[in-house]
Amino acid sequence: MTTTQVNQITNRLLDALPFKDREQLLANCEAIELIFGEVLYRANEPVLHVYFPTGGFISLVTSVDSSANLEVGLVGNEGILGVSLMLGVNVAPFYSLVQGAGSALRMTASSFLYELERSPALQLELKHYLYITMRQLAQTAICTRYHLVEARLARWLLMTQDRAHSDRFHVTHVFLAYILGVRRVGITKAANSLLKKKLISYKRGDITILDRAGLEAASCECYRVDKEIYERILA
Amino acid sequence: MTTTQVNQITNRLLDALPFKDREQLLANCEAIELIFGEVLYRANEPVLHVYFPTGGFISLVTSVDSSANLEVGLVGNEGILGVSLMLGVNVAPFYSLVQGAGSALRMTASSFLYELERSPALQLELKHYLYITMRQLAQTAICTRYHLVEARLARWLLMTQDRAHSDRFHVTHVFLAYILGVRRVGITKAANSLLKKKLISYKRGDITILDRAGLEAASCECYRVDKEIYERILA
DNA sequence: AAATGTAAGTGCGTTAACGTACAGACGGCA
DNA sequence: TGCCGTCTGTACGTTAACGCACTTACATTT
Repeated sequence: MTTTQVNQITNRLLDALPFKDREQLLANCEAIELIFGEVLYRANEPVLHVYFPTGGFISLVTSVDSSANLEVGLVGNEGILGVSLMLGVNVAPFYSLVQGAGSALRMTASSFLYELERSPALQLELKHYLYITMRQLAQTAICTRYHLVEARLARWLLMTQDRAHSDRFHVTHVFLAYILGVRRVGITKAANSLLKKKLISYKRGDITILDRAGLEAASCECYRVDKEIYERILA
Repeated sequence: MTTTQVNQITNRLLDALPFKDREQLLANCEAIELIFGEVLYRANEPVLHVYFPTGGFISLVTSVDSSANLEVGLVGNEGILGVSLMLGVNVAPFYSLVQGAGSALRMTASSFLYELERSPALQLELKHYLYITMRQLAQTAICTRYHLVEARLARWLLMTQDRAHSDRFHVTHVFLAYILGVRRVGITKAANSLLKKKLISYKRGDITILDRAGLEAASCECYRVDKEIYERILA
């Protein structure tokens, strides 16, 4: 995914930590690049590292009936991937796929658990992040049930814009269909509708957000709800 | 909800604790009766108590657009209600409604947090329970998206039978419609189909499971998946 | 025995999304 | 310049579920 990368992007969870805790944590992190399409975890397989995305972002996908898929979460520089380790389970809950190339800080599972033990501030923050994750899972469940594809697409584009830190990113209709759990043609139809309203433009996988406010109006309330919960809990 | 109550039902999470931890915890619990239809939490409002159901059980419901609802969890004697307190948030994530009358053990939020501090065994167990909850939320999301009402109904009946500890319980089509997020008529149709297959019988809200194995076959794989995760993580 | 309220069943047109197939458009590579 | 793979658009019949209205069935109360 080609995103117009803004430099100096850091991770919001790390930024919110007290200086000492952050330094201690950073000392144990390794800066890496997330590659588009890279699979970080497979469901039910071991979690070897946690990731604090700074520039890149990751889709959490769940599957059923060995062919039906659905994105249930999106992790960018507002979050962390692998937080379920702190629940004492080293098995990944979801298939985790790099959706936006970019930088991240990576830590081994064992040093994460060790540092977590040492930093109550990190503990509390990540507990809050877990709570947010739970609520977002429920929000996704009800959104997927009730909202039209067009509104869900608008929501997804907004969430992705936030995490890509750019109003342009690369994603094809086929991929969006996979993420939202609908037919590719369903995406084409919805995307075309947003195009006609001049909210977005796209060409062979390169999407540009033209009118963010308009997109927010076209999206379901779930975008706003998610954001509100995040801000309220992590404030 | 009238369930043929089996005596001596205890809570599986409590049972799994070491003797000392359990005794300590029980000393701070109050035995109460959950009343059918009682609202234990409202979303975004304070959590004053945690509940370990023994006989009764509780639906977790999320809402959107101020009229669309969906059950995202079911808590019986295999679980605990209010576990999100351990994430450092005292605001309820979901509307929590007593769905099956029966006994429970209740603890104030503050003594729960105090006892949690003192019992690493309880901490670990509830962290595992949180992990399970996350996975079940995702399972519900994808199930609601892809599975037919009849299969979802079968799944719900099985989950409820497990938690009611009885093959008979009270629930109307109207209520099921609310829980599964479909029209009442959709439930009538699905229930009628299960009736014709002689898997269940019902009359004015009294449902009886006639053929559990048959119901399992009629349900989607989500019932089995949920159960497997629970057993694997809490074993 | 009648009245009332709740539960469940039926019917009918509507709709969003489905599966499948095919055609056009674009871009990189030979 | 022409080819090929990928991306997007269109078309057509199908389907599960929708909204709404009405009927039938049952149980409790008076």
